[in-house]
Amino acid sequence: MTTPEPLDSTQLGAYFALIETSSLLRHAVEQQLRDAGGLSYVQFQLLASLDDAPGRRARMTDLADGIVFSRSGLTYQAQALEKRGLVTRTPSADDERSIDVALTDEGHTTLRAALQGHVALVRDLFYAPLTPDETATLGDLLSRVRDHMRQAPPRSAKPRRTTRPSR
Amino acid sequence: MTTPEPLDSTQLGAYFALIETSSLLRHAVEQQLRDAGGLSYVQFQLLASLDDAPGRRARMTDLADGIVFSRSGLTYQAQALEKRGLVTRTPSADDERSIDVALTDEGHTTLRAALQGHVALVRDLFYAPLTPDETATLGDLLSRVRDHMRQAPPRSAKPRRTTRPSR
DNA sequence: TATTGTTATACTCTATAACTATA
DNA sequence: TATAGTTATAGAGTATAACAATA
Repeated sequence: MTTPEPLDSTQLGAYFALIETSSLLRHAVEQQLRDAGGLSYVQFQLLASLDDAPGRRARMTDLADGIVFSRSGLTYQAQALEKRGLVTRTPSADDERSIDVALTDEGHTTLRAALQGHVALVRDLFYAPLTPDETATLGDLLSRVRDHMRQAPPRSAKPRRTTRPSR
Repeated sequence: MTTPEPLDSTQLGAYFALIETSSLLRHAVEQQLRDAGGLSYVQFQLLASLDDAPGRRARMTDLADGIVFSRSGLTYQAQALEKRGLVTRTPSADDERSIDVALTDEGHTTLRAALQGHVALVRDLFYAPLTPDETATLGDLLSRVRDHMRQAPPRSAKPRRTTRPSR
């Protein structure tokens, strides 16, 4: 086993900047969400996904996609949201194995309230130091990396798909 | 309380791309580190910081900076690393309140081994879809955001500094 | 008094594997 | 047989507050 070709400093810089930027942002945002509506970031993402979905409802599996990495993790969060009345869960009409998750009015209200401070914070922390052009460039580059990772085959090729299929 | 000025779609796109990119990358990297050396990402970062530090040692507080958000969290991780013999902790000579954390040879070896697959993975997932120029641009933009966030005053101005001071 | 670090404690979240039920 | 989801369980990590010791 030989020494790996080292990354050059430009590459390393970009990697570390990504890690620290997202870590700082995530931490700040989680705190805000917790203070505002008692939501974890994952819960916030789930509510936001539902809000975007047609009819403000989605199957558990479709909801999981892109947010959570295990089935049981989704069940855990969905139950928590249901307990708080932010979401309802009903067996799906067409496929009786499935569960439809739907945003309640209270869920919608809670989301809107959380979004208030959320948007303000993201604006202050993330967009403030960038020009509109730069924001667009950054978004474009990150989107390409994201798309590449979405389709990247896990190196230690896991045979079966779990919660996180094609998309 | 009025509706916040909504973010436009370019801004939203950049934000979501950042969140999902970092989430996917982080998840993949954590799995690799776990498989390779039984390290969590935080532990990996701590070892890497020590490896960079002069004399491969640092005070607890300085080590925490940029990696961990609470004092007790650092103690927890440092103890875990010490238990595995990857790190030693000795009272500091000059300031007897401080603890010097030093990388052991085994810690260094473990880090190198983990770095092997780590670099390969980051290259495959993160750099592969970008040209060198684009990588540089991305790193530059993210660095600016990071620097801005480092000095950003918490909106709900916390009076006291905790683990995470100026830098 | 302020700072460094630890401890106790409680909590949140995640993942794995075994399981049920439907397709 | 494969898929959708749940449950039990166990483990890792985090944060807060109270604490001891040094500056």
